[in-house]
Amino acid sequence: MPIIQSVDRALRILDLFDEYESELKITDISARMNLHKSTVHSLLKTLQHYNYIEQNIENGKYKLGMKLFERGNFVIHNLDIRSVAKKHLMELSMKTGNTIHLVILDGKEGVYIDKVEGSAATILYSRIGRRIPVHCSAVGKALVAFKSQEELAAILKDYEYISQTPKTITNEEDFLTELNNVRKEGFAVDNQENEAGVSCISVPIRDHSEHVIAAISMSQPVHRINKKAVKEIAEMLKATAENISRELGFGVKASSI
Amino acid sequence: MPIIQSVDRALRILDLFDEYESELKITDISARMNLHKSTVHSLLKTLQHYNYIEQNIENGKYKLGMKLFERGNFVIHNLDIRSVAKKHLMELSMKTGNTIHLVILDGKEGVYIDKVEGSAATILYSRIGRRIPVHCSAVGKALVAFKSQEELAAILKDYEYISQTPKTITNEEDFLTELNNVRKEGFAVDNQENEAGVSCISVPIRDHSEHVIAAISMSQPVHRINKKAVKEIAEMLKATAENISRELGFGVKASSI
DNA sequence: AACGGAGTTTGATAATATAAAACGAAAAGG
DNA sequence: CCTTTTCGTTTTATATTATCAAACTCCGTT
Repeated sequence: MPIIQSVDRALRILDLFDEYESELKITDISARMNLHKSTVHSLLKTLQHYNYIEQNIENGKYKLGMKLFERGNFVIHNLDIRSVAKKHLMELSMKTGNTIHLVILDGKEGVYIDKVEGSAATILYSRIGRRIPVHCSAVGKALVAFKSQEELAAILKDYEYISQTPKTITNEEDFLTELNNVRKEGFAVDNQENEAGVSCISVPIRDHSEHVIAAISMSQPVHRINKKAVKEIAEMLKATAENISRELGFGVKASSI
Repeated sequence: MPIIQSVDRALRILDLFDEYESELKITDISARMNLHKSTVHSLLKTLQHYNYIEQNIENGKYKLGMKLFERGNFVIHNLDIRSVAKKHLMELSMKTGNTIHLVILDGKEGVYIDKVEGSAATILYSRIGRRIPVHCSAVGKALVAFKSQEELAAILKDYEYISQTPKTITNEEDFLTELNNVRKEGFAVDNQENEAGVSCISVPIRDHSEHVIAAISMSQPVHRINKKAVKEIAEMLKATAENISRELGFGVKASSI
């Protein structure tokens, strides 16, 4: 049995704070743990030494310390989207035979940070590192649609709606209407707005802060697309995005209260 | 000496992950800790049992676990606004002689959760627990102005712009324009829109997630208010709000990287 | 096939975590 | 106002258990 008792006990003590009260007396802890208060005292002092525990100087009670918050931020910070997303994207690509892209927003453009090639031959030219405007791509729309008014305003200030195909959206009013629709539907579509003959569907990925931090997309030759297909693809993308988001901390809440 | 060695060692191991690499091999850890790898193994397994550590199944390396993030959220969640804000509000009240309010958003209304009476007699009726509409109060405007489009839309859906005074804003268009102005200026004003003869200035408080979670306000009889006074009050409120926000974790980042 | 490097398991012994009792201080209660 | 209880802390002895070393397994490499 490789479990070390004193460490185990220390960690169980930390658990107590969100199972019961956020501030606990030594006496309560020792009762709950079936340990002598002197033992609990030593454990608490050790935890306190590393700021996992703080003592309320007014009433002597103990509570969880700020170190946990710092450490928690560190964990989240080091969860990188690309490696977390990889296996999910591969799964989706295997299932559908299509190429899946992973894109983040950098300034006013999307940047492809990963792609998983499907078995079906793709007509789409894509390359990791390639940049793509937000106004004429599904991923771009998905990336900006859920921004706050302030952030969106900053992105659209002096934005140049360069026309890529006859279908490209070329003014702010139409683009804002389009983004409204993305918010309503939960997914974005590019209907030959970037490349003639290619349609693309994208959904956002969110992290622990609930902000959209990336988008995934699936591209199709336009002749293979119809209303039903769009809906199906969007659902699959949503499911995949949800799994990735969850693994990135989306929806993870404090364990109680 | 109340420090328990094995717990101390376990916690020092956790520290290693943000001092060096975010993924470490047992061998590296044992070298860094001057402990046998079998000892480290036991410690890691104990930490892993509580999800403080996760093992990368691909390469056997260990990294910090999600429990730290959950626990960190819990810590932040339990930092309650009211007690953190108290001393700052008292300071500001002492300095200005005015009554300061602390308000949070609950559904479509603000709720007064604390007030600090100033020495100057207040004409304003207020009470902790009292609710106030968002469309006719400075605090209400400050609370909703920085919401995302989605959240704001949810609040304003079927919103009733009940008129409290002749100056009350009574339609969505004007209210949205007003919120734009709040975002631009960084503070909100209520110019006799809720109570005749009373003007109120408010600024938002943000927490670690950078979301607005509360607002503080100062009320004045309208005859004591002019452009210069508004600016001065807004600056003082902003400074106070900034201090409270910081203490609530706003701007606190992961301990390294 | 043998080697080196990884993580894991086992078992003996020496280190140390635990509990009991005593202490001091503060709150509760008559 | 003094007593009593209740709290956190300190001390010390003994028995638990954390530690180390060695052996083991499972890779990938030579």
